[in-house]
Order: sequence, then structure tokens, then C-alpha cells
Amino acid sequence: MERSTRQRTAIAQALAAVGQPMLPQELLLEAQKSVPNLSLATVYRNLKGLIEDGVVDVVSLPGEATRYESHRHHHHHHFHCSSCQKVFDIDACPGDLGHLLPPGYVLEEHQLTFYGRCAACTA
Amino acid sequence: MERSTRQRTAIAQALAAVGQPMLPQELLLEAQKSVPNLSLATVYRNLKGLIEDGVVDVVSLPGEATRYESHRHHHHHHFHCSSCQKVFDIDACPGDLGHLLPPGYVLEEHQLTFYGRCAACTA
DNA sequence: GTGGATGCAAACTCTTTGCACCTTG
DNA sequence: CAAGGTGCAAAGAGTTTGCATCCAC
Repeated sequence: MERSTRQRTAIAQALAAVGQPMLPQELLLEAQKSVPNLSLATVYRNLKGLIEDGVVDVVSLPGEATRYESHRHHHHHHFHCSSCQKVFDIDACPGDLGHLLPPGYVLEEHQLTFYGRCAACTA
Repeated sequence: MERSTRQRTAIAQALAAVGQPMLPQELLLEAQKSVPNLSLATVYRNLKGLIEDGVVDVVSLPGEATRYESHRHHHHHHFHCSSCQKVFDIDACPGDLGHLLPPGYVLEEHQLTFYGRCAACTA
């Protein structure tokens, strides 16, 4: 399957260390602390592999560039801070939402995005 | 402010006629029925103006290219059909969601996206 | 008639891919 | 040592912008 390279390790560890959804560019900078001449193309290639292995999840929020985070076991949502622009995990969910749909629609999944100010920016 | 051109009219009418969120490319094809050599750049430029005027709303769903729809007066959400790939408006909302956030977070807005099969594709 | 709008093509951003070289197993 | 991974640069998709021309007011 996938070989264990310094690059792949650095990328997975950077994501795990930060513990928040990250942009490929941010991830590149973070991972370059261990592998200085890491390239952005390699970040993208490894992310793809890590996602297939279930180690990394894609976080795509409306109107935002795609971010990536270490895989979480629980269903969760995201909060986008309008001040610092960072994205935070929210481990809560309103639950069954199927009743909001018109008759005939079949609900398979849902995604909720919150916008506002994070705790750090509010303080 | 904004001049009333054949292009602008065609774009606004195409959007209103379809009554669903549309991709710029889809909108181009639809509006070209009235203005044959309409260009994609003009579609983008007019969308920007129509949005500023409050006539058109941006619909950006996670992992999807940005769509546009005629302005709706009510807060609403969107349903993305996994079969026909179209996007539908959902005029319902679970309501107050602030209690789902950790202490210190201030909620300003939220966006809910439903995924599944629309009524037409389920039938 | 004049300034804003249009069409075309080039520029930009984000992501992917081709290719020669390097590294893991 | 061979297969797969890497870095760099070029190629793609979606969107924006520069510029000469055109048209609404």
C-alpha cells in the first residue's frame, strides 16, 4: 500500500500535533519543520493516501478552501471563527433532522457549520 | 449604480426562472438563450453586482463549486441530491443551536447542508 | 457623447500531473 | 535492486482582471 517516508510521517504528525483542521499551505509550513524542503505537491499526494487509509479526514466548509484534520471517531461539526479564521471541532449535533425535509426526500447525511467568535477571540 | 443591460437582465431572469441554485456555467447556458454570445466573465461580473444589490444570493456548499440563486427572504438551508447533483432549498431550520457550542463561543450564524436523494430521484 | 459594460484573452489561485531522480523494503 | 515516493515545473479547473470596443442613458 503506502510506504512510510519521512514526508508522510511529518505530514501526519503535523496534523495530529495541531489538532485542528489545517489548510495544505499551513500544513506544509508545519511539516517543513521536520522535512525542510518538503513540497506542496507531496503534501497533497500524501493527504490523498492518508485519507484513503482513514487516518485523515477532509474538512470542506462553505466558501472556504479545503482543510484536513486527523481522523476523529465521532460524528462532529465545525465552527469557523470570523475573527481568527481558524476552524474548530464541535462535538455536538442537533440529532435527527429528517423531519425538516419535504415529503419524498431521503436524508443520508448532514453537515452543520457554525460561524461566530471562538473562545479565545471573545475573551 | 448598475446599468440595465440585456446581459444583466438575461442573467437575473435565468436565475429566477430556474428557481434553484445554479452553477455559473449552467447560468451561462441558460442566459445564452436570450443573449447568444454572452461570456462567462460577464456572468461573473453581473453576479457580483446582483449580489451587492441583494437580488442574488451566494450558495456555497461544502466541497461544491459556488452556486447562485435568486434572493429568498427567509432563512433557509440546502439539500444536495447525491443522485442528480442538484441543490434544493429547504425552508426549515432546527432553530437555536447556540447550546451546542462550548462555553465562550459566540454564535453568529449557522449553515446546514443536507445530503441524500431528492423526491424526484427517490421515486 | 461619455462612462460604464462587454468580450476576449491573459492572469491568478488552488490542486493535480509528468518526469527524472532518490529512497524504502 | 525494483517499485514506489519526491521535487520541480508545467498543466488544469474555476474565477478574476486588463484593455479596446460597444452601448445605455
